[in-house]
Amino acid sequence: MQRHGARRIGSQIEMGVKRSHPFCSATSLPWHHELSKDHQIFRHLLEACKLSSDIRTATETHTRIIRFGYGTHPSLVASLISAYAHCDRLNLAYKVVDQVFNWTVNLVALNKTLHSFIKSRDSELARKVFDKMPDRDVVTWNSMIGGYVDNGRFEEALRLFTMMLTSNVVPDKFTFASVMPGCAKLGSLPLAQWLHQLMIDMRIEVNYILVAAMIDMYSKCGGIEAAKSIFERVQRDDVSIWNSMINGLAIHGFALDAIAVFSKMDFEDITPDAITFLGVLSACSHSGLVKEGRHYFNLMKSRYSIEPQHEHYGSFVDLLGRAGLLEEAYAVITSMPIEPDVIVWRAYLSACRTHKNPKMGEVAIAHISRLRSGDYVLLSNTYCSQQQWDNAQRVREMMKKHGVSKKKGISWFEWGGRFHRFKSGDRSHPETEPIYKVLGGLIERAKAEGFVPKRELVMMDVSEEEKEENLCYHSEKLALAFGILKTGPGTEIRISKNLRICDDCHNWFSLVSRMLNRVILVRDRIRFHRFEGGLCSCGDYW
DNA sequence: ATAGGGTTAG
Repeated sequence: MQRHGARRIGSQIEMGVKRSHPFCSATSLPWHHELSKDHQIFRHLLEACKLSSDIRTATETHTRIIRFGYGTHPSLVASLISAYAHCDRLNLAYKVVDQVFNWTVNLVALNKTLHSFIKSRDSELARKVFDKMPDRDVVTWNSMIGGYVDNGRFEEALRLFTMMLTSNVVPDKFTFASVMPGCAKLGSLPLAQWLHQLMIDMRIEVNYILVAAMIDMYSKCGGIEAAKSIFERVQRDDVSIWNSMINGLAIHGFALDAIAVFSKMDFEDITPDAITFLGVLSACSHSGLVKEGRHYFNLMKSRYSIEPQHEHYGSFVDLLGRAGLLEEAYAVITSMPIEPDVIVWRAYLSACRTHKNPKMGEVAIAHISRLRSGDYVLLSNTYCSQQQWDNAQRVREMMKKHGVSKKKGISWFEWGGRFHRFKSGDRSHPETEPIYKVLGGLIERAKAEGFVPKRELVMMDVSEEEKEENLCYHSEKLALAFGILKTGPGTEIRISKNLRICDDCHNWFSLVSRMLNRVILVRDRIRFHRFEGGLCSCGDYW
């Protein structure tokens, strides 16, 4: 079988060299020896192909390697795969794997190979390589888990992590540094606590990377108290630890605390960096602290000599725009020393939507070259906010013409160790009947309390979660109903959503928190909302 | 050979 595979690859690249079967002689060579000095040239050649994405030279080199009988040398195989993967020829890379895996004994080379597949962002193929590996050490597991996290496959990463725990390989600090960001993305507090406890039980030596990751994880999982207490207890000798804390406070809407932490850096002799300021600016932005935001934006350059990057300008424009200072925001954009990019224009576009200015929204749109679904949605919503239905219709047609579809809104609630996901108007959950019954009851009660759905949003055909059923069955409402169904009175309900919570749902959640006298914590795409007694921690400013 | 914090909009 392997011979057949070898011939297939060979025939693509041999270019007339057909004297002997390349792999026959290859297998008998002693691969535990280092590559001879003469043959090191192949490695350098492949390295060059990789850097210049030169697939032609790569295949030619491959041919030569086979001809010289080095077709299965672990170090060359790793280089070949890495070069192919880099040239976006994963199929060729995988063929090499298929042919030589059983001969290759050098685990370091195998791990390098796996890494090539992971870096090429095809986690399915990487997993196939992982499964094929005759031997796996801690690096193997760590790479694969990290690969899943990098590719947004967080649950898969956690699943692999639990598999690792039952294997004969013991997790190390690298494992946790990979798995914690995955947990942060999922937003599961129970998982975060479990990982934390595991690290203690396994006596993982914590360094600043792990501390920063842990503070970040707790913050993003809604455990801001735990994040704060860790921050208080540890040695805070690296800026990333401070960044995690500042950003954590920012996403929970504790802008003043974030600023307080920032001020404390001075006393502990930690110099803020570009990321610190992103955290501080976003804290100000989401709490409407315009004056403070301006101050810190200027401070980064004047005192710390940090030149603001696109992200900083984006955040600053967001801060001004959110507060309704559209003209000042525009002036900032036009006087930027660097070319404004889509980040900045999208922030501005969003402000135009918030403050119902379709005219300037069009200006922003004109500066965004490759429009994404969200851009159309924003523009259309801006028109709708001014009752310009014709224009909104035009945008809708543009979307259709360009084959752009809206990004699906998904909300989830963790229950029984599983993530129960809901789409808008979803009826696929096994407990759909009781969920809709709970939701229906709540809607009735809300109506009785005088709750009026936002007409503006109902009218919008391009609303992000538009459905025949209208906004009553938005994903976050379904997730909430499920949470109410599953938990006892008085307990806090935590919900996550991949988009921003919609205006109508935000009002409705406030009301429900008062009606049921329960705390509801919603993590949307960029921040937390804590509803209690009819009020939200964001102060309806988001 | 594997690791952290930020990254517009909806």
